[in-house]
Parts: sequence; C-alpha cells; structure tokens
Amino acid sequence: MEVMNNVENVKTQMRRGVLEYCILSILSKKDSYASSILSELKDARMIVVEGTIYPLLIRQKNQGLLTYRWEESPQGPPRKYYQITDKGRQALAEMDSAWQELVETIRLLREK
Amino acid sequence: MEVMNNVENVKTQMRRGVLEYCILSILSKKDSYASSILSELKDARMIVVEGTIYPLLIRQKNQGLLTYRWEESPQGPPRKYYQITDKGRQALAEMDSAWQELVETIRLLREK
DNA sequence: TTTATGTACTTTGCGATACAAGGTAATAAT
DNA sequence: ATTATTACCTTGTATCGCAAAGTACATAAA
Repeated sequence: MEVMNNVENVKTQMRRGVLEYCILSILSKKDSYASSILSELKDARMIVVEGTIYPLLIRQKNQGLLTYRWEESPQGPPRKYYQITDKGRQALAEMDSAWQELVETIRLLREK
Repeated sequence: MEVMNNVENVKTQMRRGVLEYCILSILSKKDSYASSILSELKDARMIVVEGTIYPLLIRQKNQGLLTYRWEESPQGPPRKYYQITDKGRQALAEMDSAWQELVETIRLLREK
C-alpha cells in the first residue's frame, strides 16, 4: 500500500466512472476498433490501457450495446470493428443525463 | 450477473470516482461525522451507504487527509468528528483541477 | 426492570473491474 | 529467418462499493 499517490488514485477512479460513457460516445460517431479507440482516448488525455479496454468492449457487446465485424487491415492483422446498436445509443443518452446530473451535483457541493 | 441494469452500474461508477472528492469538500466547510455526511450526500442525490463511507473515512484519515476527535452527542452514542488537514485541503485543490479537467475532456468528446 | 427505538460506528464477504504483465498472431521490412 | 509493427486476448492482483450483520450507547415505553 501507499504505492500510489492519493490524488492519482482519485483521478484514476474519476476516469473509471466515465470510461464506458466515453467509448459509447466515440462509437456513436463512427465504427472503430480497440487500438484506434485507445489512441483517441489517449489524445483526449483519458489514460487507459489495453487490459482495460478489451474486456470492456466485450462486456458492452455482451450487453447488446455494441456489435462487431472483422475487417482486413491495410497492414497488419485484421481489425475487430465495433458498431454501436440502438440499445447502445439509448444507453448513451441515459449516460448523458447521468453525467450532467453528476456535474451539477458537484457544482452545487463545491460552491456553497 | 445481469442483476444490475447497465446504466445504474455506470451511474454507480461515476459516483465512485468522485466520492472522496465530495467528502473532502463537505469537510472543508465544517467538521462533521459519518452519519451526518451520509445525510448530506443523500440530500445532494449522491447515493452512498454506511459500508462505503466508514472505510473511506478511515482510508482518508490513514492518508493524513483527515483527523478525528470523539464528541458527546446530545442524544445517542458519541460521534467521531472528522476534520480536514492541510494535506487534505491540498488534495482537495488537486481534485478540483482533476475534476475540471475531466469535465472539459468529456465536453470535448461529446460535442464534436 | 425489561424491551424497543433511534443513533452511530464497525466489520465481513462478495462481485466488479482497472491495471500490469505476458501471450498469440498476422503482415511487412530487413 | 529475424525483427518490427499492429492488433487482439488473458491471467493474476489489488482496490473498492455495497449488502448484510454486528456492536454499543441513550432514551422512551411497557
């Protein structure tokens, strides 16, 4: 214990809470595959690693929020392209509400 | 499995990420004890339960973010009043930044 | 006095999940 | 053949929220 700095830990947990939300958001714009989603999240400073994202995509697929298809890659092994489903879009809409509610809650807690 | 609805699960995880932040925020305004903090969070629609908050307060105390003292209650058993430390206030400031950064990240991810 | 009620703190067991680390496999370049 | 790159997957570990049950104190009711 005490290996991880507390604030880093809290940051990790904050990210954790919105990871599924972010992935659905990315896939709502265009189909994509794990490595690409990973890069996009890294660019947005949402630090995630492979061991996190692969199981997460599989879970979301199992929940019916996503489907996938294999596609040849211009170079390298084939890619597993994920596509958001109607159920996924519905879930995304609910997450939008949940997120906004949380942001508002924190705003109130922090200001007064 | 499949006991919990997915969106509920995501809400839970979103809350999880900010719980420590909320508690430090509440204690930054005035000293308080677990049951009272619990009510305050419930009023703010941050659903938390005893089994979550007690260990969390103990963890924060062990990290030096809080101290505590016992105080008699007007009625009922004595209360364990927690007080935020300088280190706690510093952590809170860092969490403010982390939170705002996250809010901005999500805003960008969701809009474009 | 005994019992019930309300308040408050604590602990145990379980399930979920992020991460580190390592593994598998396909393609292209050397 | 070997190496590098890209891509996907799995295992072990630690953390942590929650449900549930337990302990303890004070006061009110039976």
